[in-house]
Amino acid sequence: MRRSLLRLGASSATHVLPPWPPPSYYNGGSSSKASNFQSTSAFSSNSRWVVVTNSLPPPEWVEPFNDVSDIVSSPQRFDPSPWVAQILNLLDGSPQMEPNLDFYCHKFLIKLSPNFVAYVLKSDDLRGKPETALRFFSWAGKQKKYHHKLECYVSLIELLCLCGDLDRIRCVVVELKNMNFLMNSNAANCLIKSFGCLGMVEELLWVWRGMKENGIEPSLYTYNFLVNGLVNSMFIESAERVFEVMEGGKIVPDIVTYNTMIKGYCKAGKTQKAMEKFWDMEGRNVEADKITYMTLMQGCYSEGDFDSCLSLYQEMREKGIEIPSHAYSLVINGLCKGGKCMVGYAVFEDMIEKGCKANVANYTALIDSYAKCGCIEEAMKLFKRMKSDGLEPDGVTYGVIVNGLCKSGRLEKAMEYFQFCQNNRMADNAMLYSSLIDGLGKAGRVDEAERVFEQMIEKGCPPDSYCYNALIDALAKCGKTDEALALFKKMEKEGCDQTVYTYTILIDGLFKEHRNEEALKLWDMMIDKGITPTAASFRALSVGLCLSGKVARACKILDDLAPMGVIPETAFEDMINVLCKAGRVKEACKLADGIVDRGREIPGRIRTVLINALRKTGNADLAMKLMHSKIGIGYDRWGSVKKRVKFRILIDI
DNA sequence: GTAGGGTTAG
Repeated sequence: MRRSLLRLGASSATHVLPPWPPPSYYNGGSSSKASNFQSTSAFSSNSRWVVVTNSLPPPEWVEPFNDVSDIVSSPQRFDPSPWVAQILNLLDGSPQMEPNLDFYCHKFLIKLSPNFVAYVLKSDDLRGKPETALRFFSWAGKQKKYHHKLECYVSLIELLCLCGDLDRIRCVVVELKNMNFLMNSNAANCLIKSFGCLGMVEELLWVWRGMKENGIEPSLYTYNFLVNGLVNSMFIESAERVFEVMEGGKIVPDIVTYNTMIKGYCKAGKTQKAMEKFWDMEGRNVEADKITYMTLMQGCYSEGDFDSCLSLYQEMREKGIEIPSHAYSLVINGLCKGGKCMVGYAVFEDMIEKGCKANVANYTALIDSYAKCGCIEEAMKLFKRMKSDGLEPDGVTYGVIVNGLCKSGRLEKAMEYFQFCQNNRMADNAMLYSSLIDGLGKAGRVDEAERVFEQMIEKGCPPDSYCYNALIDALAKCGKTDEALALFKKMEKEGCDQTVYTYTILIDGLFKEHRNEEALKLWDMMIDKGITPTAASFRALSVGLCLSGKVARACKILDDLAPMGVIPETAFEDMINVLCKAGRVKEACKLADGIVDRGREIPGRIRTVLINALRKTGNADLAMKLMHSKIGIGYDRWGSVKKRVKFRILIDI
């Protein structure tokens, strides 16, 4: 039909148009509708009626239709879309043709009616053409003896909804509100669906009120559309309330309502609530389906809760619910990210066994995980298998391979793959370069790392903070601190963000060269820039300070961090550790006493560190005393608090 | 006629 329409539209001039108006129209449409196909053909050829469709028009064609519904429901199932399309082509191509539309309507024997207008607005030809639709709508509205009905607006809004055209919909809604139509259930459902899709809550509630005022009972679909609409616009609590109303009413929530609500909780990051809703289902005799599980798994996955993801998957298996390939991917990725590559691989094999084909992302995730677990051989085997499986590794796969090889010290192999990427004009990105720079730097091949850095600039790939950090680290670790600082300055000049890692590397490097004041200056600069320190960055600072005998200063800086909401959990532990390692047991003990004085407990492992350090430095008595002492709160065997013992070490030294 | 599928890298 589409083909014939194009021919009609494109070459109508070369065809002979029917006499206008057609003879039957002259008869006021009163001639018999029973005209059979033969007679139509005869009539057509006699009157030079050339029809350019592949399917011949039905006998009804020669009759003036009263309405589009006549055509659609005709026994021949006559499809008027070519004619509709031609009208729209005209509108689309030349706005000045508007006045002729009336003529075309007559030509196609279609009477302009609200049903017809609604029909046209629903046609595929208007998909993605809001302008044309609106022009048609407003043209129709201006015609004599024609008035839009509610359904016309509904269709227009549905269409604009598909285009995501919020502003235009709002304009249409303003007009619609002024029309004061009587709401009906079908229109209300459609409107709630449309407004819900776009999260237009105000309009949604306007329809809902309209329904109430007109005594229209919401159906299950209405409720579900409403809940979906509220959820899509993140009105989770409102959705919750509708859900509660349903639970207490005649129309109880079904699987779709539950799934929608679960989706809402997941979207809002309330995974726990989503799980509760899921558990509720059982008691309400609503069976969870694959959508329920998928929604929950997706939610858990994006929260980083891979364990729940896995147990949901296992539950699906136990229940015999069909497992979509995306579910396998989530589970495999989750396991890979959690460092459980073996289990991930088992699921992967399971997936293949169940008939789901593995994809590039599945393989890549597994390769990465194996490489990160130190099983580079296994990773390379998977890489080989992937290729023999007919899958073409992508930029990410090569990124993972190059990084894995670098981290395992197989730099020559990594460079081979890097070269392969370059030759094949793929994945020439900062990620590949940073892996390589880091690998070379860690292997002490700093000159080469620098060359790679230069090379990327020459190739027009600007280094990002990862590349800078990798090279700065390489330089700082081999004592080229000034070069590292020069790069740090260059970073700022080039507009590349200096991160907490950049500062950590440099602070560490400066302390190692006993350039304490410079290191402290960098720390302050970092804080001033609003960069949140990490545990690692504080460790670099505190270790440097402790080893230069400034334990109190480190403690002071730590205290200053607390109001900023930064509390490095292992700060004291790290400091005591480093002091003990350096044989400065007295300072370590003093720090421990200070911690106890603040009313905090010393963890068992730190006590062990202290005990060993005391023994090593010839303070066996003190070590014994510390071993037998109780620090923190003691409990008796009935569980009640027995005593609180504070043991201060230095008093006895 | 309603509900799920931004999956992989430094």
